[in-house]
Amino acid sequence: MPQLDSGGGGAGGGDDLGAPDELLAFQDEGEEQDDKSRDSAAGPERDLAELKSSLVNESEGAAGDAGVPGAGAGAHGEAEVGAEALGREHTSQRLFPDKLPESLEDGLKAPECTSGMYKDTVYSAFNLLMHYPPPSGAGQHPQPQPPLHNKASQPSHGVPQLSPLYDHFSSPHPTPAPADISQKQVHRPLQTPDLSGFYSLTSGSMGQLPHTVSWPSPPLYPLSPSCGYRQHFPAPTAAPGAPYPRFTHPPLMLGSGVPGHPAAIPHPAIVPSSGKQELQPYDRSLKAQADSKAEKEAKKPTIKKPLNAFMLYMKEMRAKVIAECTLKESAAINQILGRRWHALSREEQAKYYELARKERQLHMQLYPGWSARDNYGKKKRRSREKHQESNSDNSLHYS
DNA sequence: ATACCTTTGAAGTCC
DNA sequence: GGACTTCAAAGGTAT
Repeated sequence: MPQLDSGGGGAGGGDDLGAPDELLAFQDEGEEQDDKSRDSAAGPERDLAELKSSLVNESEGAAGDAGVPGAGAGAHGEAEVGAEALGREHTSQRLFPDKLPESLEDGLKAPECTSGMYKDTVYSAFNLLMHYPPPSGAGQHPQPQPPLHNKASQPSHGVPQLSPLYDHFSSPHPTPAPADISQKQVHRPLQTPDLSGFYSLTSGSMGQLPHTVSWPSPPLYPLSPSCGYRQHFPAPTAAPGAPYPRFTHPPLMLGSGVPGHPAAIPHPAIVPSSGKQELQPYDRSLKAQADSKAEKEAKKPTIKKPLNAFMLYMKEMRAKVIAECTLKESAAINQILGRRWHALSREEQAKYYELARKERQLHMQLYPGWSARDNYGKKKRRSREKHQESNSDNSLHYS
């Protein structure tokens, strides 16, 4: 587990909210990277690499052999990794067999999508993004800190960052780094030191907070209409002088365009229930009924899952990939991002794992009763219900 | 209008 | 406990 392995302080199990698979992922990642860094790959790995390069060559051949800079078959490293994003190792998984290669070839041809792909995008982006404050009294803290902190190599440039958490990490007054990740802190204490700076969670905690960290950067969850921030946040227990007991996310409030009216901006994980308003008020009672139903639905917003590390990474890097590769199809972009994700170093991935872990913690604190089960099967259930509804409607009509 | 595609990770369900 | 399923984001595409 990347954020936990410093000093082998106990991989934390599942209680630290770290994904049990993270270690595996990093192991695989490391091997993959080793393979990339090493020229000699043995066994199936080599076969895979050959397959990859053959696919890359195939793609290049389609693009013409007129010297695609940086994408040469012999070029190891960034360009090759980028090309791997294009020539999938699994041909069966190739996306948009007709379109993707073309668009990706564009990416290959485009300098901004090759040479800049990893130098200017990923690594610099990480340098800009993540700046973990050194744990206060780092020497006293045997807590697992991700081995990602190398201030010398990752200076803070003070560049706008993409998520509140990112911003938090580079805040001039950062809250202490997670004091203890691996230790059991999952019993939702509502006051973990590392999160108190992100959100003020309870009225009681409000008074304890010295200040609320401000995030000038865009919120982690965009305030796009598609995310549905019209719903009112579940009414928290307000304390005097604490106007936003549970939701004190300055950017979100500012983003509302209604300063001082934060209640209209719920946490981004909350989206309105997807149920359409079936209000057909034929009479007052019916309308009242519908209103109460709508109110009930409004009180029961859909709380979405917290984003995992890769989702956070995708969310952050998507725009860059789009800009570099002039791609817009999310499926293709996600493929590239998946490759880039694997190309990231452990430290770089660890940053996102850490972010995701904090997101999960925050999510748990904001919605203590929430479970992924709440949304489980909703999508398919929706379609099934629709199907059944249509069927039942038909049966009703025919009965 | 909406499901699908595509990715990884987290968490759920099922056996 | 392992295998499998579902959801999270995103936006173009297909139905």
